[in-house]
Amino acid sequence: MVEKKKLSRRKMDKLRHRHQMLAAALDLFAAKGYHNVSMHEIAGKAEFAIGTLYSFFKNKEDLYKALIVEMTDEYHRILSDALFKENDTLAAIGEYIAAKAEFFTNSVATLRLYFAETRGASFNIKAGLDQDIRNLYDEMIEKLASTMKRGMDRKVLKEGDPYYMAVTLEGITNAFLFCWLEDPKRHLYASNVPMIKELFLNGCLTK
Amino acid sequence: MVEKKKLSRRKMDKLRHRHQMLAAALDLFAAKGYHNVSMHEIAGKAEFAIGTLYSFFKNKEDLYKALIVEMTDEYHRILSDALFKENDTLAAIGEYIAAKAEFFTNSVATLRLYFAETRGASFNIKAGLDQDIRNLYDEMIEKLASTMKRGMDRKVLKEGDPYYMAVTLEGITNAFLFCWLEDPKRHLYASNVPMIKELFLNGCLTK
Amino acid sequence: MVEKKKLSRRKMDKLRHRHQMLAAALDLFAAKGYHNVSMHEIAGKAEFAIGTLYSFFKNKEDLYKALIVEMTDEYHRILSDALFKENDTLAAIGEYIAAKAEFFTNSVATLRLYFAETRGASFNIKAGLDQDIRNLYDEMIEKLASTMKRGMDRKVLKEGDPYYMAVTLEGITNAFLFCWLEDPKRHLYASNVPMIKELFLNGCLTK
Amino acid sequence: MVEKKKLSRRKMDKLRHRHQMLAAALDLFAAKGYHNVSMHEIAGKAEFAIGTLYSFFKNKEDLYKALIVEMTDEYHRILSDALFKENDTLAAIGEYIAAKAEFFTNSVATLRLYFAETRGASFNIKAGLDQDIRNLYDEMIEKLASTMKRGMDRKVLKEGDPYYMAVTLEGITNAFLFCWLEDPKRHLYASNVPMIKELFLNGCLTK
DNA sequence: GATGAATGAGTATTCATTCAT
DNA sequence: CATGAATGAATACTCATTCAT
Repeated sequence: MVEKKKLSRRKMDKLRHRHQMLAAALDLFAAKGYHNVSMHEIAGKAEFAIGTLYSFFKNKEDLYKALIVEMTDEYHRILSDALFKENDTLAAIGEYIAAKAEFFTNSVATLRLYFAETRGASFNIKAGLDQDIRNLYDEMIEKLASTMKRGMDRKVLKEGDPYYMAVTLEGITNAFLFCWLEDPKRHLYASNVPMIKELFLNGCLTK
Repeated sequence: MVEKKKLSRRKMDKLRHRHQMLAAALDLFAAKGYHNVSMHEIAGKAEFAIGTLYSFFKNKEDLYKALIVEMTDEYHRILSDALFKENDTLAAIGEYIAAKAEFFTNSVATLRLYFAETRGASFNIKAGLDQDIRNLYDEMIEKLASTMKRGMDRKVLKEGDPYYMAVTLEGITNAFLFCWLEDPKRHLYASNVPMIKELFLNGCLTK
Repeated sequence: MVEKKKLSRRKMDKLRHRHQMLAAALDLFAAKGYHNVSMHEIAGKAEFAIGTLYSFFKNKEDLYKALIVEMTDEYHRILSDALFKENDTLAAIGEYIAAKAEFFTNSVATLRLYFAETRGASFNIKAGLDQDIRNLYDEMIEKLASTMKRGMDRKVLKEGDPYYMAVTLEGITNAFLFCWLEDPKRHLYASNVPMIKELFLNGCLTK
Repeated sequence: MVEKKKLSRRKMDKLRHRHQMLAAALDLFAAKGYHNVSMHEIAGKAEFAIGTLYSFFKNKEDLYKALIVEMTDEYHRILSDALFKENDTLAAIGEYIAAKAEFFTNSVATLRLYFAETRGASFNIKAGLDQDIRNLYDEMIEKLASTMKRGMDRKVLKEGDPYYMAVTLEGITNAFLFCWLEDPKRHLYASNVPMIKELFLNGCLTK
């Protein structure tokens, strides 16, 4: 029993330390960009020696990848949940917009990295992850597209290419997130969700 | 006369050389990212000595800034022209969408840099340009917003915040450009312009 | 009694563990060289924790020294035995050649280290051992030289400097060992012992 | 003409600088061993900045290889010349012994590296050169062996395996070089050449 | 006594920038 | 005025060693 407790404490410690390092890295990468952050800086901010950092991540790229993957995984989990919480198509779309906004408003840093990796051309990693991330991103779009398809089948949404409808929603939400990122005071999040939904569903034309 | 001709020839040469250097830099930056391109590489690709490169641009950042500024200037000139070519609001919006697409389809490299600088969090330049570019970007949005405002005044567009309407159009067009950038064969540009216009104006709801 | 048994078992264990560590170190050092082997690697191969390794040897150099010293001690014991087993000079020389060959053919790894330390300029240890090893090596040469001297006194060997005669025998045997080390299949050991003896004693000239 | 001169001066400078760097590296590697010498140290001793060193050699291994290859090439050229200067077999052998001794007595450092690379197990380079050097070494032995063969055909040397005869000569000369390396005062070079020749040709037995 | 997480000095290497020719 | 050799600060990464549990 004592043995087990001891072991589990060590493992807990390791996990906690890993989180501290990833948190420090997230802040720094988001603030200054991959290439303007040194491993020493990350170690310093996390209050560990450089060697300790390297005992957790085999190199800088590996650390960055871990960060992106964990972030992306959680992000997609949350969006999927939002999308499938409601059976009603319009409600699902509303949940999606709200969940996306909420996820990022909790962490500006995460949003910066998300944009850097998915919208801006990312040159931070040699190979592999880049494609992985893009694939995950595309999967998300496909899920969204299938929601759109369902809406069409139910005659709630206009006929058309569900993929491009999903792309459109992505584009609008990203644009608003970007506004908020640039000037959080001016562009309040709460009031925008209904507006985004309205713009996406009804467009700008007078009826 | 001879003197003058000589001088003007020299100036022409310098200008041409400058363009060659910027072109080399554009290709490399777009392909590999600011931090993964060395000044030697740019000089090599442009077929000049490193010292010559430095006689044109005082440092790497300066070269990058020149590239971005020239690109952005032309981009905004073209978009403004498109926006004010037609008095009719809906026609103007169509022109805008088409001009934006055309500008970038001529140069994937330019599009990559545009995304890197405006959408992805750019960490390529220490300070200054970043804000300059954002300001220019915002000016563009304001121009677009004023077109939207005109549309509202003419009862062509629904009442609402013209700024966010502009943001919405930006978001949708960027999303489609991004699709094309990722997979140019799948997402053809020509057929998408009307679809974008339709999605922006009428939304996705069945009437 | 129980107490004593326990203690002696513990001591036996420690000794066994020490041997396991030294064996792992020998293999690795011989295969990759002192500087290309890490303490973690040795600990891993010996299946001990790094701290345990350090409880047996105070540092890397110390471990290496222990290895070399134990190897050298046994080597010299065996060669001395061979040299003094036979009273007859020529027989003694034959025994020496055979013993040297046999000692190393049992362990290629040992031979690699032997060469690294005695023939190649060794840069593995800061100071101290280097000289110790050289002294031991010289002692061995002196023993061999005294055998040569006895041979001269008995008019079996040609007059000359017995030291250089010993050096000559060392050189020839090492050269053949080296051949074998490089290409064990081509250069068989058993058949070479008489040849070495003949070359050393009679030279290459026709009579 | 002026143009040409200028250019050639630059090239001369580069060549001279390269030699200075290699000379510094030779001294340091010979004194302390590959792994105990840092690139900064070499650059410092050669009185260049670290970057300059790297503009001449793409990495540490490359610098080391250049050193070894140039040394080995010259060494083998000199030995080949010595071997084929005289038609008479015994004279050729004498020349060989003398040339080998002379080559190294000019540069203790070179001898240290030669031993480190050819006799001691070298672990300084990952792959490739190692085998190259061994092949060159073997070529040399084969040349020596063919001289031995000629001696046998002319009934000057005893019948036997010419390869092993060459190996024997190598062994003896190396052993004496090693003595000299260890204690240059005690083991004078000039007086040893005839002794080596005598020991190799006639052996140690009384007639 | 064994363990392995943590440490941090040390090292190879890159690349923006300068300046003598 | 173009050239490219030289510079050296900066940075990713390793590994011998320690010590709390």
